[in-house]
Amino acid sequence: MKKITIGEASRQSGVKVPTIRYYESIGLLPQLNRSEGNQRSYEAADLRRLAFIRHARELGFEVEAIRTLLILQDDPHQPCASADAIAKARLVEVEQRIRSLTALKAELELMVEGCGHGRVDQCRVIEVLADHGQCSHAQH
Amino acid sequence: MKKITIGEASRQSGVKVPTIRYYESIGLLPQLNRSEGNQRSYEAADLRRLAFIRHARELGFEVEAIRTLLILQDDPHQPCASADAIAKARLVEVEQRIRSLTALKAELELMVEGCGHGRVDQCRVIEVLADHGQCSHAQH
DNA sequence: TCTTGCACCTCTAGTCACTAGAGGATGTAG
DNA sequence: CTACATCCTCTAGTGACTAGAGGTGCAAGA
Repeated sequence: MKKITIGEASRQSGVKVPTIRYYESIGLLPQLNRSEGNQRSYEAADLRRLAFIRHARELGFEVEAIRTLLILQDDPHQPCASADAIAKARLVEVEQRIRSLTALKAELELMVEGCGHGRVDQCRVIEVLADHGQCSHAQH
Repeated sequence: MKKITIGEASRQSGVKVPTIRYYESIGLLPQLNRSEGNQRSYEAADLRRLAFIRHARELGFEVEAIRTLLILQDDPHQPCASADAIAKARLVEVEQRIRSLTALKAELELMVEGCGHGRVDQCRVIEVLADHGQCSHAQH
């Protein structure tokens, strides 16, 4: 097995070098073998773990959720109800966030359309910000 | 004019007391008159400014953007191109975020549906996380 | 062999927009 | 006058990194 340096691991996983060290420091990655010169040396399993973490972060899972998911992954005989619950909770969050952002989008569009590109005292952007009552969707 | 305390200002604006003090410390709110006992005393104009800030934060504007918007609001004769640009930039951000979250939502739905509620080694949630290649939308 | 220069190491501090808590002063109602 | 809520300042903590200082290791070219 050839030595994979942290730089190479970074390139292969798309996770930045300081971030990899950070993940190790908070215990998402195990303490690794070090080469003679105290440099970290990665193996294929470490790279898979890193890819897992990266993918989960991209999907918006928090580090604590990822920690739980990794424990589950490490023990394939456990029931997967926890993993399912974590994913479902994340789905609910995402749906809520989309609804909220969609309302914001409508608000911002009204603001931008209403701007006559004149002076501040006729600007709907400023005006709407100053008066929440002018919002069509009051859900924010 | 009656004295409005920070607690009253908090109740009327919906901004928490420590957050109001924080806004003052970073210069979004002016240094205020203090009563004899060194307590902050707010006036109607301060409450309007606070409402402006709160609304802008709810719409997701960053503090630095709000700082600019407040400067514009303070000088109504300026052209409003800056305000317009800030709002447009925010709109683009929001649209991008919605697209991204919609892709995530699809991914999470597949994961959750695919979970057979058995053991981890058959769980699609874990499986998909471990292998980005299984994602239908690769845009994350 | 030497040296150049990049990649690696650890550690601390900074980011954003707050939030929590300690420890003490003030104001108000009974 | 005594509770007790509210106010004050200050420091430190949050999450998930990111930036920088100051130093070591290593591989390749002269």
